[in-house]
Amino acid sequence: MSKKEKKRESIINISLELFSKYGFHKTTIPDIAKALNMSVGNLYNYFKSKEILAQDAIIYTSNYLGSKIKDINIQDISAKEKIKKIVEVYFKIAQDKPQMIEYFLRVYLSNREVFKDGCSGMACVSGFVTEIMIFFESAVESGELRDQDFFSAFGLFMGYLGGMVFLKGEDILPQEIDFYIEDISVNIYNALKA
Amino acid sequence: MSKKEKKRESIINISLELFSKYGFHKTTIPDIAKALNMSVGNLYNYFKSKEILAQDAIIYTSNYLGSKIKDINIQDISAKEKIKKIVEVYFKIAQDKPQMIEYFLRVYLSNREVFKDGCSGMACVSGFVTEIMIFFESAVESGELRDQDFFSAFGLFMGYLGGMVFLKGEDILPQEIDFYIEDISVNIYNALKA
Amino acid sequence: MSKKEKKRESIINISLELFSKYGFHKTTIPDIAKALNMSVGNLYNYFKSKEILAQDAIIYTSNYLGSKIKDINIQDISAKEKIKKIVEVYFKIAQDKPQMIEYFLRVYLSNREVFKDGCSGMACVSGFVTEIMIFFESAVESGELRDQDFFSAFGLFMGYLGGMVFLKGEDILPQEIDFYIEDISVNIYNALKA
Amino acid sequence: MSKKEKKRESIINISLELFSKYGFHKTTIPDIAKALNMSVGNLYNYFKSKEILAQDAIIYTSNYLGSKIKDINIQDISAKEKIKKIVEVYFKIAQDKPQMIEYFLRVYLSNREVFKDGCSGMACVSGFVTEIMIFFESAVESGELRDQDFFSAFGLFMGYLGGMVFLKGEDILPQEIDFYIEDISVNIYNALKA
DNA sequence: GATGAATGAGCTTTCATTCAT
DNA sequence: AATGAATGAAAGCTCATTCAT
Repeated sequence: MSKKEKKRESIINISLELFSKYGFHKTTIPDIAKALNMSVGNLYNYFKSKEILAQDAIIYTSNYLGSKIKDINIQDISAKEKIKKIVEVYFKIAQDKPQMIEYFLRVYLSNREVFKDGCSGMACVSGFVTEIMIFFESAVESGELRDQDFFSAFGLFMGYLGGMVFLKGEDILPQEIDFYIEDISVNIYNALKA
Repeated sequence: MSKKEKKRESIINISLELFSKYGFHKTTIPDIAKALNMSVGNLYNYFKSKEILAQDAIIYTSNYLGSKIKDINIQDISAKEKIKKIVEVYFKIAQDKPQMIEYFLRVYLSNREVFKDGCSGMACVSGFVTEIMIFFESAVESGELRDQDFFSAFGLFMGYLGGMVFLKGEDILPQEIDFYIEDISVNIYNALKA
Repeated sequence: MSKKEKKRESIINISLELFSKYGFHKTTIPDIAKALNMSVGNLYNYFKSKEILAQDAIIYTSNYLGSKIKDINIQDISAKEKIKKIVEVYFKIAQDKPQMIEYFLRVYLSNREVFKDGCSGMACVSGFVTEIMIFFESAVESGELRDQDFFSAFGLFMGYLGGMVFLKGEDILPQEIDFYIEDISVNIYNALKA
Repeated sequence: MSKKEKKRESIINISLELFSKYGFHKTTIPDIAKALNMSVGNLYNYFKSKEILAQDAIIYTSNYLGSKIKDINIQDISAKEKIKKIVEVYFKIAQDKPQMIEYFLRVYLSNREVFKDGCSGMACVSGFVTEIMIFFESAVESGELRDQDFFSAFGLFMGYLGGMVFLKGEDILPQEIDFYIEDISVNIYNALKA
């Protein structure tokens, strides 16, 4: 990775943090620059607008999440086990790199106007969605999961996990998030099983 | 309802529309005033800040949704039927008054800083959450649903439905939302049943 | 004239001064606001962009110049006399309200990008050009001036007068500008006479 | 011409194009560098500031125009013929190298602040003005043109030609510019003849 | 209650210029 | 000679809120 690419990535990482913490509109370019000990002007040498930066950040995030799901997809285990592993990895990321999940939920999903131009449809999140699709379709094929519309399953999976992280973020959950892994995995499996 | 209360409500309704469509930060007070054929100065006679307006709007929305769930809760039907009715009513509101669901998902859930002061915890959404809790606990008591942590169930319910409306809003769903009612109701019931 | 219209006009007048003195790009909105003892934000209540302000300013100028030429056009005097009066009035304005002529020459004529959108062709200067056209065509009709393409005559008239004011502005002219009125009037008349 | 001088000239030529097309302030140093496939840093090895570049460009342009007028001045033909040839050569340059005339009219004449320091008076355009002066004074001496203040004649000549090119640039002229050569030459001669 | 002109801090973005390599 | 990342001041513009009328 070139020096310039490294710097781009460090900008994205800080941006994920600040955007997810304070929101897209409340995070200013000077905020980001300052967090990087970098001048505002120079930041624009790497991303030509705040929107482009936000879009590149969601692509980066989506690819990261996708790669983690892929690691599970390629394992030779049952769908039930995969579901549990996906829940685990999702919550692990939510704990270790909360900015990624939060960015997904609070910035990407909620600021349509920011992502409309460069990210219409699922253009910027295909890295992630594709892996979920692969998981689901192969589990249907193997007969472990019921054959239903993909989006019925996707909405369940992602809405559920996202919802839990939201509740956690709001400090509403009485327990640590890991506490719910078993319940959630079972619920999802029961909902989708053949 | 007094004339003043009526005007307050009409302001909230327009605000729900504009906030949900353009986002909290992209919607300006002059925008709202213009949509109401009203001066900005006068608007401040009804709500003393933009944040207060947003907070009152979520309370209004939560109460509305809660009252609809209550209508179902008081019926003498099985938990399975209630689940289906809740899904139906949620999607019906998403179609008839999309600003309400969208406001919930895209404004309330994603702009923590706006709601932090007046709506911490679930202070502004208790009208809705309480009814879901009543539904769940009575169904557990009657033995129809498995006894598990409420939030495991709540996250499933609300994350799932919200997720589907998100996907619809992004124009990603290949079918009308009603198409998914059956699948979703079954999935939720399977996930939660005893 | 309403209070708001009066303020609009005062903004235009100051803008003519500053734009003509320092150029469009070197004059900032804060400069204009400060010169008017007015806040930047409020200035935008009157003109919604710097470009719109510049465009309104050229329309205002063009109409003013046009009205002065019209006063001459309606007089019952020879074309030769009208030419002299036009030269006189042009130079008088150049002395009394130099910002107008300078704005025309240094801002309007030289910043195509600024006027492209709202002032294409002669949309914003028709007030002035029309009166010159009326002068020329009626003088041709009466047989005093040679019948030739209007723009050959217009270019002579306006290029010449503009050129002289330029030279004056550059402090190149060894004499006061009034000194040249006679020579110039004669030259124009000789150039155009039948 | 050394390699360095050649590069200097190529920078000037591109700058004439960009400055005349987009204006001095809207043309950036990176724009110029990119058009030359050259780094900004290196460009500063040739011209130590944007203003110096603009000033050198007007000197270059003025000398070029002057040399063309000189070619006419040294011919043994009447003043009337010289006038026509000057008009022709001016319009020919306006067609073949429009950036030069446009630079003169739209950049040099209209951005006083840029040229104030290095080009006061006619310091940077003497190459051109001197040749016009030589033309005029020798034609007066030979009795062909009326003896009048030089600037009365210069303003006519240059204002007129500049005005026509302006009109052409604005797409206002209904005819090709060559169409006007005859009319204009006659008008100028009539205006100035003894 | 109703109006909308006024404020001014703060936003995103640009760009001439420098300098380590 | 040549590169281009880095700087930082300053630009145009926005908008929640106030207040005289």
